[in-house]
Amino acid sequence: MRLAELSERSGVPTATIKYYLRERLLPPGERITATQAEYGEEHLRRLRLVRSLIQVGRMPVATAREVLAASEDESLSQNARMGAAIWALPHGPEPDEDDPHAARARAQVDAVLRRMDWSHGQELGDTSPAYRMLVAAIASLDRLGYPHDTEHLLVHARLAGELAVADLDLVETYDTPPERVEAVVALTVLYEPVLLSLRRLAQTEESGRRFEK
Amino acid sequence: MRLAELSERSGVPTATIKYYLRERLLPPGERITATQAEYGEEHLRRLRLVRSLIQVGRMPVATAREVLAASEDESLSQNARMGAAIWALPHGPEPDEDDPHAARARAQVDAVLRRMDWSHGQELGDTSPAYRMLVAAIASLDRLGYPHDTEHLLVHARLAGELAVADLDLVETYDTPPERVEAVVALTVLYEPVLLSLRRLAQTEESGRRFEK
DNA sequence: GTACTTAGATAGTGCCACTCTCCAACGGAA
DNA sequence: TTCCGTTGGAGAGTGGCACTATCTAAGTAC
Repeated sequence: MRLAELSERSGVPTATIKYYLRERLLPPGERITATQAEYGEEHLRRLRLVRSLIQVGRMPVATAREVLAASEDESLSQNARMGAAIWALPHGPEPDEDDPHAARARAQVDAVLRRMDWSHGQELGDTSPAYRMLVAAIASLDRLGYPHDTEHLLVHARLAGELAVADLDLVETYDTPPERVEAVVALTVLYEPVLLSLRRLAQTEESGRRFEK
Repeated sequence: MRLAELSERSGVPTATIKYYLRERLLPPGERITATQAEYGEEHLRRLRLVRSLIQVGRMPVATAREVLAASEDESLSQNARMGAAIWALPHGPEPDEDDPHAARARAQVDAVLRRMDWSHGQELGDTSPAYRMLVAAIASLDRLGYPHDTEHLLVHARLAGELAVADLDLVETYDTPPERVEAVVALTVLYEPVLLSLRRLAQTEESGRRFEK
């Protein structure tokens, strides 16, 4: 398969594919001559994954490269690769260390993690981007005076736990480690918009039920 | 309070506040003379909300303006304002009408909504951005060959429903309609990163539990 | 052999979220 | 009153990002 066919089958313009090749989001094709290269089905699949991460997952190109690189890092175990890929996922601004709102948020997050008995993230010694993202979001709620009591957060945490179990069940339907790692990345990222849109639909439904006279 | 103090208390640079004023994300201050204006506590609060939507909620400036304008539209009922604000929230690319993946995704989403008995969104005759975002995300999963059976989506939908109930309970602790509408906007947007980061933490935890030897 | 296509490199585009520069008008100190 | 730093407002400029267009030398198809 040549560039033109890869472009046609994926719906991605050739100029954009060239850009992704340059940015190392796609491995180079097999060089046939000095100026021609051949691409296979795995290139097509990878290209579709990249597009999904960028367009559906709203991920910056550089982040997608890091996530994919982490998920293929041969020097890591299967589990470490999954962790590294999730670690590289986009996250908002860092919480400000000197901010009392952030300090309160941090204490509360620690309490929630303790209550959920989630310790893997902490054992690593370093705090993960997801942890810092959580602290920053709760600090914002605190700054605006919106409620975020631990019981309410635990509701969210328990539901997140259920989702994780369902997602990992799906991952375990794949047999080989590389497939599983890719599945974790794809399912983590692509189920995020699913979850957010379902929540918005549910809220519209519920607020209609409560506030519509 | 002058611009400089508003800037200091919010941590937002004066140049950025001026930009937000120009973009009508903040109402103008009360003009004291031809070249001075006075800002109040409500400006500070609004500025913090705007910053949260943009930085924590990763929302484009133009979208934040629309969301806030919808939430304050005097010609709408309380419930319609909430709906209009959630309607304006950022969403990914539109699903492609001629794509068989999208067609299949649409049928499946309709099945899920029917099973959940969520009809408010549909009654409006038009399909909401959240609905289209959901279709686009599922179409992507389908294109990549990842599983998205209705039972699995129903797990997500039921959890989303539980979240919506918990969120609206929080909203009902506010007494006046304007407070409630702002609370819906703030809680919808600011709990999104909370939910996503908790899910990532839960996944890390669960995958450690399953795959770490 | 001639017209079209390709890979790869370089430069350019459009959008966005600020950020800078200016200016006339204040406002407080000397 | 005069000086000087500050303010609100407007317009232009900046840097980052995700492409997108152009160009060239080297194939390939008829």
